[in-house]
Amino acid sequence: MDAKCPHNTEIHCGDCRMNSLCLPLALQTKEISQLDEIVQRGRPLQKDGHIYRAGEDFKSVFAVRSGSIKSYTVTNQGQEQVTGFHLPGEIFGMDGIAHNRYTNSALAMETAAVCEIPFSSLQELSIAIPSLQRHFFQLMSKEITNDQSLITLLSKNTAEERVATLLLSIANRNMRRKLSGTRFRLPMSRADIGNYLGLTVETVSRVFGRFQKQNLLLVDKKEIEILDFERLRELAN
Amino acid sequence: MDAKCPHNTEIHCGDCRMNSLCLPLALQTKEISQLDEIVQRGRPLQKDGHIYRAGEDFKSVFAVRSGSIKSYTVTNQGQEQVTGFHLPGEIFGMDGIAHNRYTNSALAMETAAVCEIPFSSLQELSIAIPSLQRHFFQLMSKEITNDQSLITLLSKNTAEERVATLLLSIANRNMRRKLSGTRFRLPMSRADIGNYLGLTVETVSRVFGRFQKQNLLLVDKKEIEILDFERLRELAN
DNA sequence: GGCTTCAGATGACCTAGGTCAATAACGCCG
DNA sequence: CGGCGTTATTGACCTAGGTCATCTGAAGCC
Repeated sequence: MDAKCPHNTEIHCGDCRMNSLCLPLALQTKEISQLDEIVQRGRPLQKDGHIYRAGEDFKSVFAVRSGSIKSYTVTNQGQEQVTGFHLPGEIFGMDGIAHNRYTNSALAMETAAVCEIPFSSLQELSIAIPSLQRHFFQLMSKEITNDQSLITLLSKNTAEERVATLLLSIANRNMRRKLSGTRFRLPMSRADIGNYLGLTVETVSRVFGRFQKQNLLLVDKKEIEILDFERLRELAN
Repeated sequence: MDAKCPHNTEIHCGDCRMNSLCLPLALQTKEISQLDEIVQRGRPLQKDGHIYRAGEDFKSVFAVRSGSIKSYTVTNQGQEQVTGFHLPGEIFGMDGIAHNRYTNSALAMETAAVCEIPFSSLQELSIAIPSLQRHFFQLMSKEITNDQSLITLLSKNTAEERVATLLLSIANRNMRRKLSGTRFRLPMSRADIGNYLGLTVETVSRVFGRFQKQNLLLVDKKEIEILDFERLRELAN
């Protein structure tokens, strides 16, 4: 298999293009290979393939290597609530630690590959490598602050502000991965966007329409081009 | 000072009425006293006294010993967003770990006392006491799942469902502390409730009114008596 | 290549909850 | 004890976004 192939399951952490995102910066070669030993490189996932389901025993956290993942819960009335979108280099599954059971389900929104990090091994290794412990505390804390920004977004912002904020978030995360921040393909459906942002599909669609009419965006189905970053940023605030 | 006084700052972790809530269950006497050494018992706080403000350097997480605390952020438009209410035995401040800077501010909603736990000492001690590391990972994960339930509440539920859910949450947390789950005093204002739940004061007030008319609750300003737990639970779902 | 399905867009209408304004009921302080 | 600022309640009205229904087009798939 070509080592450059994004779904390649043979790459080790030391060589992974994503390691600057998911690993602590200050790891030594020896420590990286210790981590590498516990990481299980999973087979590629097909679109809509589940990584885990809510209620299953918690065993591992996961890092996205390629593709994109969505986390969601199901309310006791049976409605789906999307709780996060995970792009390459990002970690997910940390909700399961609290009760030794995943509270979210996670599935691939497109062909994807993830690295599985067994949590018990991670805990042990964190004791040997303090900077790894620190890093993991920070990752979880980031998840908390992200969730809290979403809370604020849902409770204070209009439909337009919510959509603008999501677009900018994806643009920024693409830029962190050295991809274009202005032209990209949304991995998720309008329904997922609406669900995540507490809006209906129709509203999301109308907002995209309005943004396009105002020459903020160029929208072609999932293909997005941001034409006026500055004004979008103002709108998102 | 009387050792039973709830604002007493002399009590050690081993004797604290709250320790079953904020400490891991399986600590040995020696380990508890190690933890006790790093915990700083702060002086009582007055109503509206700040523990920290958003933007300050992160140094410690905190446990509520008595009274009640609210966490909030301020949006770049200057509006306040309440992100959490913290009752005795609960830990807060973990949002600061991500960027070494608090993203929330925290203040006392009434006279209160908190224990300060310097995070660097906690990290060191977590390496010596693995069950403490584990416990802290679980606390942070709980914060994540709590925030995600709030996200779901905000994005899927009506005003009545939101208020019912908050009342039940407070009732449950009071019961965990061996207090009445049916009769209690809300520590926060209507404005704080509305802010937290993404509603206006007026709506909160109207919902309380309706609940009272339906004989679900008895409301006297901040004093609440839950008359029909079952129906409230159905409403909250 | 025609048939079906499903994602997305758009229009007409409706409603939950926001806004604004008035009033009541507190603490709280001198 | 009386005056005043703050918090809560209630009513009348309005609007952002939800609901429902229709339409379009792209993507499978025999």
